[in-house]
Amino acid sequence: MLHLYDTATRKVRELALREPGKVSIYLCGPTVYGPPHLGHGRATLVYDVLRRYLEWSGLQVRLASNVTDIDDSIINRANKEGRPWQDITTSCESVWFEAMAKLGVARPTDVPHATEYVDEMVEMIGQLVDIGRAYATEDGVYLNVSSVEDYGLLSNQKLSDMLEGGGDRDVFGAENKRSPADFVLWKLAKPGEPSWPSKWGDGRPGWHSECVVMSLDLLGEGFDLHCGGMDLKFPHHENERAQAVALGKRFANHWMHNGFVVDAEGEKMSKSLGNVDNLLDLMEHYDPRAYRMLLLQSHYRGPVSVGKDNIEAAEKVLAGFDSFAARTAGVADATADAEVLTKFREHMDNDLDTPGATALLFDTVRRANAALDANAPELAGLVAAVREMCTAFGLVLVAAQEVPAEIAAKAAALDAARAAKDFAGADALRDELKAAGWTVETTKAGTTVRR
RNA sequence: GGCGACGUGGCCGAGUGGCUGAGGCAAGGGCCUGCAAAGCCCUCCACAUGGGUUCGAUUCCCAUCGUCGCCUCCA
Repeated sequence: MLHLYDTATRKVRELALREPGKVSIYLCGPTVYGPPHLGHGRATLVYDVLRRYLEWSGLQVRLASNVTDIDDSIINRANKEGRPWQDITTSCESVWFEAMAKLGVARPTDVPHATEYVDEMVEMIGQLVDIGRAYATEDGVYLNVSSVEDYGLLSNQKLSDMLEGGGDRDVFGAENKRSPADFVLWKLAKPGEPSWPSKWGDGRPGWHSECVVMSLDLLGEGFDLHCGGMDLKFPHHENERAQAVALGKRFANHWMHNGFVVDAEGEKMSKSLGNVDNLLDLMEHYDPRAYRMLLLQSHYRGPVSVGKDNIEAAEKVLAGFDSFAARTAGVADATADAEVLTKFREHMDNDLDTPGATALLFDTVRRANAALDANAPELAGLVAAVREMCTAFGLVLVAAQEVPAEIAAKAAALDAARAAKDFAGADALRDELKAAGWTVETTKAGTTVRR
């Protein structure tokens, strides 16, 4: 069974399932106010691989991932551009899911929106106020953090230490809160801002409430796994958890966080810094699968730098894999080599050791290629194992594309020239095909072209 | 100030108290090929620095240097 590092206990431990055969996962999704950046891409890819691996393992995965469609960033952009905030959220959301589809990230089983859960949030905040864990001020409702027993568990910080910290960002409601650590649950609307009714006044929910309400609603108490980027650990996840704890609810059983994407200088890629290399650009310039490949070769918890060299190397890997897929396209499905799959599971179950699993994939591809060359009996089992691993990774290999008739004709002409020992003619045809962007592979069986 | 991550060969990137040490990309050599491509085989071989523990450390401990993250609305 899968063992994963758990942020709350700071240990790698078995992912215990509340219900045998079923996994419930909550993944913090995007705030839809701009194009997805590389960090979003990493997070979704990491959890897509997790999901596919679990499904491949025969588990039924329920993956709920929210869309935050009400937030200050959205309002700010709407004001700046003078258009309705819903314009921003709907267009950004479709851009998001188009990008995810292009990346090969499967759509979550549930995609709740914050705006669909405002009533439930108001209800929950009301309960927190009623039990004295939250309080209203002139500008909103805040959670009394000091009332939460083990606040700081996820971030591994003591409340007192955090209070001494010197964060230099603006803190909403700083002047009204009882304690600087308290965070806002409900923000009263200023004139012209989108708002929903509540007994404290019209307003909108604070960021951390939606995930509590939605995860508990869709997945129920004590769901299996809560995921997100490392930067969400604090404050977001800490504050989600604080609300659940304050309510006396069992929240996530296991917490998983993926590492940052860093730039060439090793600094975090951050949308708040504005140095976004966005995901759309990346996918426009490179094979979208290359990002997945690159991430598979690194461990999800470590930082990863995404750069030209990296991505191009990943593309070359894919070229080799595609070539493999093409030359083994005719190999019929068979029972996968059991030894390979056992090793594969060992790697993956060990805190999602995709680098090790990837090394195994390379090794298996190499062995299968050798088996193909040697016409050896183990071929089918190895090819099947490669196909299985790719499925578990969500990696789609491209065996062959549509080849236009004129290109196919040239390939045939090339073979004819070779057969006639007209090598100059054959070379000329090959150069033409290559110039047109095709990879030309000539084997005993004839010439094939791929893009 | 508090908490944390990291420093591995040309590049990327795993991992481990010792049989010598993934993998990928790049490079070089070979097989195959009319020549290529693809594939296969081989080569190149590292653990920031200084101490310490140890029979033995890249791996454990300490220190130093360097890089980075978080400390209340960033995946």
